[in-house]
Amino acid sequence: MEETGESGPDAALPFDVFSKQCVSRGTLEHITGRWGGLTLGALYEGSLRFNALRRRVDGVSEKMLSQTLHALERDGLVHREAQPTNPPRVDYELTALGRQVAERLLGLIGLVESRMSEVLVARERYDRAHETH
Amino acid sequence: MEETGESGPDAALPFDVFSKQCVSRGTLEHITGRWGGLTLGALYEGSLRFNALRRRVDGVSEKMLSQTLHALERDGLVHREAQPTNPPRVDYELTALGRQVAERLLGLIGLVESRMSEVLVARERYDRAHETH
DNA sequence: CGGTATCCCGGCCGATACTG
DNA sequence: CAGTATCGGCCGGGATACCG
Repeated sequence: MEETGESGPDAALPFDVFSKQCVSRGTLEHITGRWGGLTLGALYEGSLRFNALRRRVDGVSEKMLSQTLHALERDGLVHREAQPTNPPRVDYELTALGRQVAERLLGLIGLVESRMSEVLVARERYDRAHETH
Repeated sequence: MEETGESGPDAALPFDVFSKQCVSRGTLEHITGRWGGLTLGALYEGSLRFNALRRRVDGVSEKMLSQTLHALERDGLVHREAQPTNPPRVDYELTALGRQVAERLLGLIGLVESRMSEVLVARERYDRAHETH
């Protein structure tokens, strides 16, 4: 996957995130945004109801969870299943595409978690090298 | 400056990003933040100088790129190589850890780009279903 | 339970100017 | 070239109240 793809100066790929006004960038930001990634990760374990999801994604407000879910549903990554019962019951689950995205995301999350000790060491080194002397 | 909170017998919480006060979350946000991901992706192709990087990551301001690079360097994902020449020359490159993170990130970016047509279709469906009628 | 509506503050981020 | 300093707008996002 080391393909550089630079086949010319004007080889502008249609969905290249690196270019400013590309649609991919918006979707990528929904996925990797503050709550998007954690929401997708939580749903990977199975479908969840609104408040269960809210409890799982620790720290998210109602507003932001709602907003995040709408964006992900609109992008076709999450499916919303509402049952017209009383009291209402709504389940959220990943679509096929959402599942694939979540897999990559969880791989990234797992990598970061497993290497946090290295990160912490790097931070100490950096801070020591940059403290006012 | 950075409180790790690792002291005390009850601070045994792992590096689980889903929990609110976890250090992993901060690093994950540096990586997946608006410019962090694109910066790591750009550097995966090879080391770049500041302004070349700025050109590659289309739309980033000097200030945000500088800030992003500092955060990534502090977390040990990017290495800054400064040569004391005149005019100055500074190269940024990924560390071993940064390279591993970037690989996962590029996998995710590639997936999103390759599936954007599906996302666009989903968006149309969603918008049609939610328009006021 | 599963949300929406509203208010409002902090800080993200862009623009500009300046430095070595 | 490679940044830092400063200002200011705007909007992300938390708190609260309310609705079906």
